[in-house]
Amino acid sequence: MLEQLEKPAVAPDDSQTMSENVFRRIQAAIVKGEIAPGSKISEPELARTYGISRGPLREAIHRLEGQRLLVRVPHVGARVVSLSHAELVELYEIRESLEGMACRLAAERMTDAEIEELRQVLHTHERDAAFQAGVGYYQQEGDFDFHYRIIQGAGNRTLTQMLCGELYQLVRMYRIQFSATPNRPRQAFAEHHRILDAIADRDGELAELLMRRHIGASKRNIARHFPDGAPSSRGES
Amino acid sequence: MLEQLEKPAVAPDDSQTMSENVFRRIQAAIVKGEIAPGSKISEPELARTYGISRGPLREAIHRLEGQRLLVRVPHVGARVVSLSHAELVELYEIRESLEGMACRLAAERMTDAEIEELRQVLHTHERDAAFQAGVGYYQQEGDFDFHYRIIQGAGNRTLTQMLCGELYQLVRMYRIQFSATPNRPRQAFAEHHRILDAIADRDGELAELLMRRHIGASKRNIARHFPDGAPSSRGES
DNA sequence: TATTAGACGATTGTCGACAATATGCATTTA
DNA sequence: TAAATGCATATTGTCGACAATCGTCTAATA
Repeated sequence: MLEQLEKPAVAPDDSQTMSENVFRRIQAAIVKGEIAPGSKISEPELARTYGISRGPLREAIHRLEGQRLLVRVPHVGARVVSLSHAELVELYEIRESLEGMACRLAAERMTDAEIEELRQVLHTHERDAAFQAGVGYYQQEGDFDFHYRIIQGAGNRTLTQMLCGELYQLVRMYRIQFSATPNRPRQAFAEHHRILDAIADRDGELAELLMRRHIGASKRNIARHFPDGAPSSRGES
Repeated sequence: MLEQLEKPAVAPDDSQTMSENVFRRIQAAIVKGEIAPGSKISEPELARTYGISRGPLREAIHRLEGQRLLVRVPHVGARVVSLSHAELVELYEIRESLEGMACRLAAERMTDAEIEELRQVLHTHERDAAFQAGVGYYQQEGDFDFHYRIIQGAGNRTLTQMLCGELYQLVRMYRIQFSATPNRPRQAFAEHHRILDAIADRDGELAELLMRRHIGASKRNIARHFPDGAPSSRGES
């Protein structure tokens, strides 16, 4: 199920503490799907895998729990979160609200230079062959970069923390795992362009509306990945 | 500033694990202001205070960090968060967006019975002498209960987790510490009534608008508590 | 006198081991 | 045969101790 778990091509040991380091590595592993959603986390196994003691590992687990990437039950253990279709829709509805607001603020507060940079980001995506071909997760990164810059442009640090810190990992997890849906990338690209135009026009109201529709379209798109019975995240007896 | 610190009238040792227990106790202590905002957290001291080892304590600290109640710096320690005026305003803007959405959903999805219960909550507040007198933090609890039930009524579990789990503690912390502003409670009560009426009319659009205005009014109200230079939460050199 | 270098103390980060609890299996009994 | 009970194993929760890092104070020097 998990093929290449150790990929030390790039050493992410930048952090000055084991706990922080393993926190990011596990986070990345979960987001990338290397640890399957719903699977149980074994402390001794992970400790051996990352070559650390259980102490820092447990601290990392608790932080992951705070980010909603893990669900923990006392004396039983932690499992990777597995959102049901309904919960994922809920998440996107929250994004509609929050990123819509961010987009409105960005239209009001971004500098002309920042808007120009945003346009460059879009042009880069346009030129990107992989993106044009509709290859999924590369677009996901780029798509994020677009959203990310708008959120930054809103100038609301708290909002940035929430959107780029907590919720982002969850959203990214499912974005990566669902990866490509044939026509969606091109459509999303067009929507991005319209959003950018609204921001450039300093039309906050329109920018918010377009962003909400954009995320709403993504929300409807994810339904394709829940063909049959939706898996429940908790409450199995 | 902190008068009664140990109030073991009710033993909150309900949780089956030390870490969980101390997590909630520290959380409560921070929210109630018993641990001053911006003050440094000493692991040995807290471990002695709560009579546990540093292991579970550190796990609790990491969870608190995930909830934004603590800010940690590697090899230096953790401090209780201290929001600047700007950050607090940002927080309220996020609440405007999120609780506005919750209010719209609640107007669409709450059952008639739930609406009736909500009305009872309001009536209870009305009869409460302490509330009528404008005593601050009792109203805060009641106010929360009103908001809490609306959030619940939205039927969005993810939203509930965010609003009642993470952000709630932060909001509550400042609500309690700022406590009363003379005229605000009565005005807030009137606003609550109008919101309830909109929900009862199943007018989601109006309910959302009113909730946004309600929180916006609270937002403007907090400016009174930042008379002079706003303390910054981080980046002191 | 001001500034920098060094050492001291304290706090944080990490580890290995022990105790408490849950899961699974074998056994016993209705 | 099926259900309930008890035990064995493994995992989680907790603890005390050691190592690494940071802040501060002292002192020496330009």
